[in-house]
This record gives sequence, structure tokens and C-alpha cells, in this order.
Amino acid sequence: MSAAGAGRRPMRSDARRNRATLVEVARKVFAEHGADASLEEIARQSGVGIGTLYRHFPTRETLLDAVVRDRVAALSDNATRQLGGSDPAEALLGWLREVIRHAATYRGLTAALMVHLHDTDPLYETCLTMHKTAAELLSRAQRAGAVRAGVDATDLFGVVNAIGWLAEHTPDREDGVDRALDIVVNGLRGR
Amino acid sequence: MSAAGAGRRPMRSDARRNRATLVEVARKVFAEHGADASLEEIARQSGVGIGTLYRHFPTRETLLDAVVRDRVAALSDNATRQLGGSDPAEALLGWLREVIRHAATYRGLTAALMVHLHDTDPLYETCLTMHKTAAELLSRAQRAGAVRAGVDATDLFGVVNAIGWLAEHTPDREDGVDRALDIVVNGLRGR
DNA sequence: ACCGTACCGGAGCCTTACTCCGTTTCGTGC
DNA sequence: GCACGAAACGGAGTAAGGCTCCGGTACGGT
Repeated sequence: MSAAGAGRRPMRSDARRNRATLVEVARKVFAEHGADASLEEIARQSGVGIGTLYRHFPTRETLLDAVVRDRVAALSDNATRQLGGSDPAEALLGWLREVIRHAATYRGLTAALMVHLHDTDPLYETCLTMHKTAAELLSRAQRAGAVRAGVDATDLFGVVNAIGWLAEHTPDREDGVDRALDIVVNGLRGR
Repeated sequence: MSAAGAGRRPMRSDARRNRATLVEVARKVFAEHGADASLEEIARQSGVGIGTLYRHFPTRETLLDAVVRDRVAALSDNATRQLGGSDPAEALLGWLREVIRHAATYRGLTAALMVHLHDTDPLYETCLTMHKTAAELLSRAQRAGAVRAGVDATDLFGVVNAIGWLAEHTPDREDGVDRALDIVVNGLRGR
């Protein structure tokens, strides 16, 4: 079930090592240059050939997924478990902020997520994680009367990614994202 | 003031012809493949060499601007003049819808607009047109009490582009954009 | 008809995505 | 510890697009 076809035997040691290095370097390079950074650059900095990168990660999305999957899952856990007892509106807002901040770090990630919400490609599971979290937080907030009815998880998923995209594109004017988020959060409340 | 340096004499007839063809073809190709379509493809379909394209439009943004400038201006005119007498909230909503629909046609345009809001590059004027329109519609809506205070034109510009981006990325689920827009519009109202 | 110049075209160079296959390295059985 | 098969590696090769540069072409004024 692990990404690089660990169907049978465990990976060879050099393969495991290279894979780990690639993910680590990719995390850095994606954060620095965005999700459409040069894959050759990642291979170079990892000290492996481009062929090795492509064997471990047949597509850019596979690599991107390896980079963000854990972090997205952690955000979800954080939102649904740790904040489980707290104010539903607060929990929702906190998660939105974190997801948006994450999106601003890996510029271009939001676009990839939107694309892969409907297929079965690598990033699909990560999308699903986000979508489920959106659904849970939303449902709790709606039950608490903090969010009006008529909004569904897909709406929320779309909106959070849209604001995430906005965050990518407004590196200056940091409060701009907060202000946009404020509008959206206000819009989620009852009329 | 015209884009291709008509500082002195009028353009030569072949140049004028080629320029017009390029814009027309670009309009089609950008609409079909998005704002990052192949420029070589545009030159090919226009029946001119790539060098000719680059002489008329030194950057992709210059060409993109030539394609969308009139349309954006028309949307602004429509919003501020024709709808001048009608309900300010209605006028604002109508403009938002149109801009978003336009953004969905030229996928990637929103990103270019966000980037060039703060420089003096070609698309800057188009950005400014949108920004000014946002300011006018917003101000009227606020005076009419349809939009709460504390929202400024830059917020609105950001939000409309964010929803435009969302529209680019949800070709299916057409109502998804309406639903997102509904959330935002609701969020613009008083608390 | 002639000439100066504005304009044209595409070869050429660079960067990046992605593939293919000869070579190297691992790890297991003896 | 050695040998051998499989797993993994590396990078040359192919393709495509961005952008430049300059020898050639054709417009338009005289």
C-alpha cells in the first residue's frame, strides 16, 4: 500500500535511502519554488539520476503526494481529535487557517488537489482526507448552529482551496488572506 | 499608447494584419488551452513565424492583455454605467458573475492578474480597470447598506479572482461556483 | 522603378519532462 | 566469502516549448 510498490519484498537498502532523500529534498524544493519546481533539480540535489526519481515517483503528483500526505493527515488529526472538545466554529477556523498556510507554502498544491479530487490518482487519497475533515468540521459546526445549512463539504473544500490559492498569490499584504477568510467565514454563518 | 509601439508612424499594412490575426487566434487558443497555451501554436495557426509573434508581443502577458483588455473594459462599463441605476447589490453580483465566467474561459488569467496588480507590466492596466470597478461597485453597495464596512476593493479583487480560479478548476459541478459565490456574497453583507 | 527600412521567418540555443536500456549494486543461497 | 540473479541506478536520448538573433523580404514613399 506504500507508494513505491512495496507489494512483495521490502525495498533494497539503497532504494529506501534514495527514496527518503528524494522526499526530503522535494519537500525543500517544492516549498522554495512551488509544486511545479524542476524535477531534475530535485534529482540533482538528491544526488541521484533523473531515472531514479522517475522510478520511485512515476509522476509529479506521486512525489507531491509523498511530500504533503503526512502533513495533511496531521492537520486533519489535529482538527478532528485534539480540538474535538473545543468550540466547533473555532475548530473549523483553525483548520482553515492551517490548510491555507500550508497551501501558501507549497504554491500550486491547491491546483493539484482540485484536479485530483475526482480521479484515482496518487493525490486522490490526500484530497479525500481533506474532504472528510471538511465534512466532519462542517457537520459539527452546523449542528452547533455556527454555520448555516445548505453548505456542503465540497463547497467548503472548494472555498478553502480558493483562499489557499489567494494566499499563494499574495505574498505581501499578509492580512489580505485573513480578510478574505473573514469574509468567507462570515458567509458561512446563518443569514 | 497602443501596445505595439505606435509611437511614430502608423504600422505597415502587413504588420497590422499579422497583429490582428495573432490576437484573434490567441483569443481562440487561450480559450481552448488556457492562458499558458503554446505560443508557437498560436504563431503556427496564425501563419506567421515565432519571431513575428514575439516582436508584436514581447511577453505572454502582452498578448494576453491584448486578448482580454477589451472584454474586461466592457464588463466594467456594463457594471458601472448600464447598471448604474439599478440595485447596487444586484450590480455587484452581476459583475462578479461575469468576471468569474470570463476567468473560467481563460484559465490561468486570474493568476496573471494577481501577479500584475503591483507592477507596471502590460496587464497592469487591465488589473487597474478591474480594481477600480471593484471599488466603485463596492462603495455604492456599502452606501446602500448591502455590504458591511471594513471590506475594501483589494479584498474584493482578491476574492473575485479566487472564485474565478475555483471556476477554472471545477468544469463539472457548475453550480459549485454559484454556491461558493453565494457564500462570499453572504459574507460581504453585514454581520 | 528604386531604395531605405520596417518587418518577417525560422534556425538555434536553452530548459524541462519523460523514456529506455546498458551498467552497477544489493542480498541471498551455497 | 563468493557467485549470481534480480533490483535498482544513471544518464544519454527524444520531444516540446520559450525566447533570441540576424539574414532575407516586401512595403511604401519618392
